[in-house]
Amino acid sequence: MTSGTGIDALDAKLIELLEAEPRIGVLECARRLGVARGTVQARLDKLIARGVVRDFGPRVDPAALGYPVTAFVTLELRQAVGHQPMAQRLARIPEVLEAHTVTGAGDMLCRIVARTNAELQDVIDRVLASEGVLRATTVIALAEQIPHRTLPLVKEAAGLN
Amino acid sequence: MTSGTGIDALDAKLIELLEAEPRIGVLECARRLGVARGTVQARLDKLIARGVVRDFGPRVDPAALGYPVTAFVTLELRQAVGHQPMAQRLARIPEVLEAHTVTGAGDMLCRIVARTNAELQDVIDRVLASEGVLRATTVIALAEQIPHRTLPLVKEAAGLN
DNA sequence: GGTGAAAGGTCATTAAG
DNA sequence: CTTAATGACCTTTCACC
Repeated sequence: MTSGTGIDALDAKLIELLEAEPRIGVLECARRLGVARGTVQARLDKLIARGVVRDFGPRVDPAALGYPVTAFVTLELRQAVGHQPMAQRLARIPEVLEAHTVTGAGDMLCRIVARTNAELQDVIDRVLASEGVLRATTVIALAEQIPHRTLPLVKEAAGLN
Repeated sequence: MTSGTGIDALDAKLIELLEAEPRIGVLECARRLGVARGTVQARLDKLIARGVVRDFGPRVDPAALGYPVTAFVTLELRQAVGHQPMAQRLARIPEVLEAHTVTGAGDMLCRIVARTNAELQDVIDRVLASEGVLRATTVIALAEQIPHRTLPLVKEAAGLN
């Protein structure tokens, strides 16, 4: 039985299956997992309801879109400026894919992409032009050693390791 | 139509539609976009073939899984140790969701999650135990100001801005 | 479990670059 | 001439009741 927040092995295997072959339907999942289709449907509904599975939206690859340069930019902000308004300004820049407030010397960490290194400079300039940005420290991602993944974590959470 | 590598407005609108409502099918997309079903199917196939759309896998939320703590850890490595073997060791730690080799003082930047701050320390200790890690600098993400997104970039690439 | 409705494929025709 | 879009038809498969 699944406690309030945990997931069990079946949930994990279901997610793993959907991760490997997203196009298959509920019925096919049921067949491969050896359980009734109703069970799969109920599990999926619960996973979605609990927010474990956000959605099944298309995962876009920025590199294939023509933006092969990825950088992580740490921003130092003027104390007076709030994080929320800053985030709103950053949100207007399409190349900013992600932004977090963080501990440490910097105040915000952003993931930024660009078509070329030259354009990366241009994007950073746009960020710096934002009210309240004191300083930006940039590191460029040379290679993606581990692409974004959650499957091992799912298995861990289900106690499968 | 635009050149070989670009995407056009219809592609962008298709991605936007699927992003907003991932559960609708090809036929429904065709209806809403006012084009034939075959067109939508052809566009989608091409987007997938070109790698712009990776897949439609389930997006798992680590926080809902019980891992609400996110951290970005910069690793300094011994020069002798290669990045590839290092990545393989990191890949064995489920809490490491992502890893990039980067420019700058650090050598690798990892995204790590944990159940609690205390467990984060534990995960970092596991990373540090890896052969070749000299030093780890950690910043904890306090809030996700801009959740991972690609839609604005898609529109930009299609020339819709 | 049964049924209505999609997905996915192929085709000929038409339009546009 | 090449590439793309369209609407039609078909079969298999799934989602929902």
